[in-house]
Formats: sequence, C-alpha cells, structure tokens
Amino acid sequence: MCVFTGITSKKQNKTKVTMTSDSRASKALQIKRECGENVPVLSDSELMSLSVRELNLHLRGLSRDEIQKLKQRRRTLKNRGYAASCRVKRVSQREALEQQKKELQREVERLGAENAGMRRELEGLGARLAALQRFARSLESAGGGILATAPRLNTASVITIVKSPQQSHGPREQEAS
Amino acid sequence: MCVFTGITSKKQNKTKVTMTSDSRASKALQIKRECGENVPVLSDSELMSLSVRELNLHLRGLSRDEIQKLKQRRRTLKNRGYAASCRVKRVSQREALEQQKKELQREVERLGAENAGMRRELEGLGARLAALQRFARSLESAGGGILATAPRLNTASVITIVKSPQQSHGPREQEAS
DNA sequence: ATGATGAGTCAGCAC
DNA sequence: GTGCTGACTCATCAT
Repeated sequence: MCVFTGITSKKQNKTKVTMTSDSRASKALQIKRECGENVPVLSDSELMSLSVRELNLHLRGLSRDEIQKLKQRRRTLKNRGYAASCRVKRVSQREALEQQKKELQREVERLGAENAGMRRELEGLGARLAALQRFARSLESAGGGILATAPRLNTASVITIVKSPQQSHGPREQEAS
Repeated sequence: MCVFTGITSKKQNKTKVTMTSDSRASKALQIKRECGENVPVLSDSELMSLSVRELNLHLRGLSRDEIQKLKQRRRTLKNRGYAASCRVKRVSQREALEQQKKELQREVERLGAENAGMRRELEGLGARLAALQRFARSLESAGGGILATAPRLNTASVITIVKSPQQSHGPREQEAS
C-alpha cells in the first residue's frame, strides 16, 4: 500500500533512457501523486500526450484546485520533453559540426595531394621546356638558315613560345628513355 | 522584518547576469535562511570560496544538523558554479569548432584557387610543348642532317623529351606575341 | 497554449 | 571532497 503523501515529483528514478515520448515511459513513474485521496487515473505519458479537447473530458468533476494541479503537471511533463529535445538537438548540432569539419579536412587533404601532383607535373614540364629552350637557342645561334629548312612551321613563333616567361626551375635531370 | 521561514532557496530572482563568482553576487540572495533564528554570518560567495580548513573554523559551536545544512549549502553553491562553467565550456567548444570549420573552409578555397591556377599553367605549358612537339617532328621529317648542325646538344634526348607522354590537350591557339 | 532555452538543483560518476 | 555532466524544474521569451 502506498504511503507517500506530498511528493510532488522530482527526478523519480530516471533510468537514463531517452524517453522518446512513447507510452512505455510510465515504467517507474507510478510512485507519486496522492494515494490516499483520489487515484491519478492519468499516467504521465497519457497526460502528456492528450490534446486539450481530450484533457477537458478528464477534467469533468474535479475541483478548481485539482484542475490547476493537473494542468501544471501536464505543463511540467511537457517541459521535461522540451528539455530532452533541446539536449538532443544540442548534441546533434555538435555532431554535425564535427562531421563537417572531418569532411573539410578530407577535402583539404585531397586538394593538397592534387596540388602536390600538379606541382610535380609543372616542374617536369618546366624542365622539359627549359631544355627545349636551350636547344632552340642553340639552333638560333647556329644561324637562321637551318630553321628555314622546315618550311611547314612558322619557326619564329615557336622560338617565341620557348622563350616566354618561365619561373626559374632548377635544371632537372631527365629520365633516360 | 523578515517573515520568510522554510525557504530553501530556489531561483531567487536571477537577473540573467553571468554571476562570475565575484562577491557582488549577493545582491538579491539575502532573502533566505532562517531570519528568526541564527543569522547566516556567511554569505554565499564567502561560503563557496572558503577552504575546508577555513570552513571548519566557522563550524565551531554549531549543532550537527546545522553543520550538515551548511555543508549542503556549500555543495549546492559550488554545484551552481560547476553548472555555469559546464555551460561556458560547452559554448566555447562549439565556437572553437565553428572557428576551425571556417578556417578549413578558407583553406579549401585557397587550395582550390591554387589548384585552378596550376591547372591553367599546366594547360599552357602543355600547349606549348605540343607545339614544340609538332615543330620537332617537322625537323625530324626534314632529315637528321639538319640537327647535326647544332652539335652542342644531344639532339636525340631533346626529341625524346618532346615526345614523352602528354595528356592530350586539344590543339590550343597560341597567343601571338 | 506550446515550444525553446538559460540557469539552478540533484544524482551519480570519476578522481 | 571536488568537479563535471545528464536530466529535471522553473522562469522567461517568442509564437
């Protein structure tokens, strides 16, 4: 027989579950409300999920004071749920941020690798162009007559291409092949 | 004359300030503790910051019950502070995450731009090399004797350089200059 | 009335 | 004992 009297509800037990507002939350919430007066009839989860219409039906034949108490209990139960969703939201926002951060880190890594690859390619091409530039200069200094033997190309423009501005790459060894 | 009696302390008024545990937090916290019995002597901020040694001095000549009450009040006050720092920590961690995210976004942007620049450079160099390749082939088809007039270079290696594997760039128009 | 959130309180864990 | 944190309650604001 229940002997508790003025217990208003406070932490009860809380089994650390998420309390997703389904109807099995009433597991350990029953040791409350005045027992030697009028039985609650409404469990916490029931009271919490009732619509105002439905609630009014249960309010029939209750004193003004009891109505007030019941409404306050309902408000408190709802607040409990609001607080829970607030915490869940907070956690999922944090997790989302961490996820985005991870993705950005991966992206940075990917771009960095791509960059390094292109930098190597650029270096290789630069070295090849430098070698060709030396070659072209040698043709130039050997006299323009030589180039005239390749009439299908505008040789002047080719020489110009070779000589166009280059970042100074150190003379890189060519792979034999 | 104070007429409050069993008020245990609860929210008091809360002016929404941060309450950084300095001594002016006692602004509105004095309407508590039994007034018609023994004056608290210790303010909240005092009680909270006392060391155990100092606390014991104030515990002289108090009943076991009063000592218990005082210690509980101290614990509660400390908990209030812990809760506050917990919230502050949560906020600053979130802000740190957001900051890191912003920095990573900037980094991604920077690397992306660098990438695009290098890609353009690569394209340009590729086009120049392709043009030179066509030129070299024309020299080749004109006969090896021509190249022999530039004796300072190993001409075979130059041709090799020009012919080495290239990603197929579409034949790009050369800027006149 | 409903929902969200800052602050305070308590339980319970870790040290 | 001290510090931290999840969950609850309350005050308060916005809708």
